[in-house]
Amino acid sequence: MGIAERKSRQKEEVRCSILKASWQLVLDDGWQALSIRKIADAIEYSVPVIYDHFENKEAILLEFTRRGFQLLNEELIKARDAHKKPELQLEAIAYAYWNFAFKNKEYYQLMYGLGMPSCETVKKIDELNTFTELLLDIVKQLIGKSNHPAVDPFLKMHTFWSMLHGLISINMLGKENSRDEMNARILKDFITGFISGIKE
Amino acid sequence: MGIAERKSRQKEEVRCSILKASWQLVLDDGWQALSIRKIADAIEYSVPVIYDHFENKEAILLEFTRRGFQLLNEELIKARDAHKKPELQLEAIAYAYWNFAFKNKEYYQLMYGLGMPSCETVKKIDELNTFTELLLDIVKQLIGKSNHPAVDPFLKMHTFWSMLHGLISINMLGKENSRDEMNARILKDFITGFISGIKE
DNA sequence: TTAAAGTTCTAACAGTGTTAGAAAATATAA
DNA sequence: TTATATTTTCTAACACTGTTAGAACTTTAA
Repeated sequence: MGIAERKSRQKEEVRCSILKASWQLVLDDGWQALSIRKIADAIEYSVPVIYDHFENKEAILLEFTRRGFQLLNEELIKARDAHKKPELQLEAIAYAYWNFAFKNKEYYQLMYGLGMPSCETVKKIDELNTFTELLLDIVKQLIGKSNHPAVDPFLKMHTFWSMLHGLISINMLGKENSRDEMNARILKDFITGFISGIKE
Repeated sequence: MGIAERKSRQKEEVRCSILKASWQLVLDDGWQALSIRKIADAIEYSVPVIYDHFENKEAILLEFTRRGFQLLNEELIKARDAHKKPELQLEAIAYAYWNFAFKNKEYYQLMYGLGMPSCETVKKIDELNTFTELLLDIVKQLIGKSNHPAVDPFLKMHTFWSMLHGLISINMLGKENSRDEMNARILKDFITGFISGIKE
């Protein structure tokens, strides 16, 4: 009999509605304003129901963190696959990473704990972000083509990632007075500098 | 009569004890655990007394944010004044900035809202950080000495700052398994890359 | 129809920032 | 010194937060 199936389907629907409602609340008022009670209100269930689907609030945030990294990863793969040369791949990835961050501020802020309490979540970055491997691979190719084959690819990859994150997070703080033109130049400056720094 | 003086002196003492107690609480358990009631307990006053000295909790955080930027600024000036050549000054500043961040994690996290709710505070970075001018000045000198005098110093300064922040904040998340050796190499790699990128 | 199982709720606990208004301590004036 | 005014301090609440125990209701199985 399909009763169990129907039940698990309904359960999945509630879980889904929790995430959907949460996301809407976040879009409306940011992560700070997200609360269990507001979610319960939105899905028209009582508060404890939420705890039947998620161990706690942190688990909900973790789910979105996972989705964020998943989405970012897909974007980066797409960007890479649009080119053949590692230089162009790296450039495309940098732009894709940048665009992801600003088109999905909520995700990015959650993923890296920018201006919000998500300490425990953040420590799981190591497990969740798979794009470091993707990046590492391209950097290795770049180094292989360069005049300095002794350069540590992991170090370079980490530098690339860190700097890109820095550019983004500094620009994400404050100043609504968008200096998009400058941001674009900074990003371009960074990419060419980084690549020529490897090629020499 | 010195009654008014005594009173304002006592008031100042209470204000000071609030900040002192707050800082100890933060050192013990982090910004997340700081609460008005805990502060009140620590200074042996009732809760509303705190609101006679600070408009709200945010104002307390803002005070620490100010102190953080003040301290950082002093460190950077010290680092700069230890050298004459702009290349060495910039290098010293990068190290000083890095050291400040890791020797004063609490300050740095508050200043840049890493893993904590300090949105409103963070937007005041523009007003509080004075080291961008300091940095800009050195970058200008560097560019003046270089083969590319057309390079935008503000852009380069911003890049320097952003990347340094990225290196720090990525390394501040997670991984207690300190890879200090690698961090040192990344930092060195970044500095030499940045300077040679200007000089060309 | 009754017993068991599963679901959903109300109501609470302990914590948070914040504040109105009573109480106590102090300073001023008679 | 005593009475009034002022300032300081506190109690107690409000409106939130995450979380959970246990009652109530619904559904399933015998």
